[in-house]
Amino acid sequence: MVWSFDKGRPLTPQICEQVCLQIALGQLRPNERLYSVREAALEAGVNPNTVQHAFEMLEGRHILYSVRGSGWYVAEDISVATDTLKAIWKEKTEAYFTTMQALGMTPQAIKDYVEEWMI
Amino acid sequence: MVWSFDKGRPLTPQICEQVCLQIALGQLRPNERLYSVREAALEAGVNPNTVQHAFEMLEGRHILYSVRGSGWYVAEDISVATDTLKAIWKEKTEAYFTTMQALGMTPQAIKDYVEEWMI
DNA sequence: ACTATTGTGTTAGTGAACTAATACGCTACG
DNA sequence: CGTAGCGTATTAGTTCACTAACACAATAGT
Repeated sequence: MVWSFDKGRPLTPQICEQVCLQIALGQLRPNERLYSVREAALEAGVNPNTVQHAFEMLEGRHILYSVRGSGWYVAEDISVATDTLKAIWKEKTEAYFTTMQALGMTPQAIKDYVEEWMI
Repeated sequence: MVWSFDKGRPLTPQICEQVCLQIALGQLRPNERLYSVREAALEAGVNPNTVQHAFEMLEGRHILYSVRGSGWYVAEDISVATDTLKAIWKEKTEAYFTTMQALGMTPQAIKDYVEEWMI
């Protein structure tokens, strides 16, 4: 698994997001074993505790489950992961609109701005 | 001046953004005096030191200037403020696209998503 | 059975952002 | 001149997110 982080944003939610994405893309299948906390931490260049926290969060949402002494696994029902991903899309877009409106743009102006957007 | 803050984001840049916006909107005019650090802090429900830091940042970008014992004033040339505001728009939009792409969306998919956006 | 690897829990430490309280010196104004 | 209000500086304390380093228990593979 390839990790890439947006420096300056908390790592834990980013790990959650990327795991959800991998599941939604079908690159992690139901009941498939993930890398261990230590492996994933090494691979992502992050502290094991941070990975642990992220996985525990995903466990709370029934997206992953853990087996003591064995590892972490993708849940049987992956629809939760895809729903979560969509919810994050919505959340990010809401936040974007809120921010841009606080910066003096109307919703229509934001849409026009995005429409003409090129990186 | 009315303050509104996005809880969970650092206050200092938010103060800078809102001052820039007020200047760009013409609600703060060149060489006009702002509220004092203490007044603004009280009004915004924020620590005076935070306001001080924000104003010093804006001073560094030649958007405000201070007169010891008197107060803070809007710079003569307000084009810096409007340019800064536009740069912030760009920055926020870049960050939005980066985040959404990290969440599995293509640029075109993002545009479509925004186009259909309703709160 | 032994051992390596796993999840799990605890404690401590770091840096950033902000809060809090206080003090100093300058300026404006009656 | 005196004083209130201003910018400015300093020091200390808090919270959050993350890092670091362990220790312990359960499992898997040989």
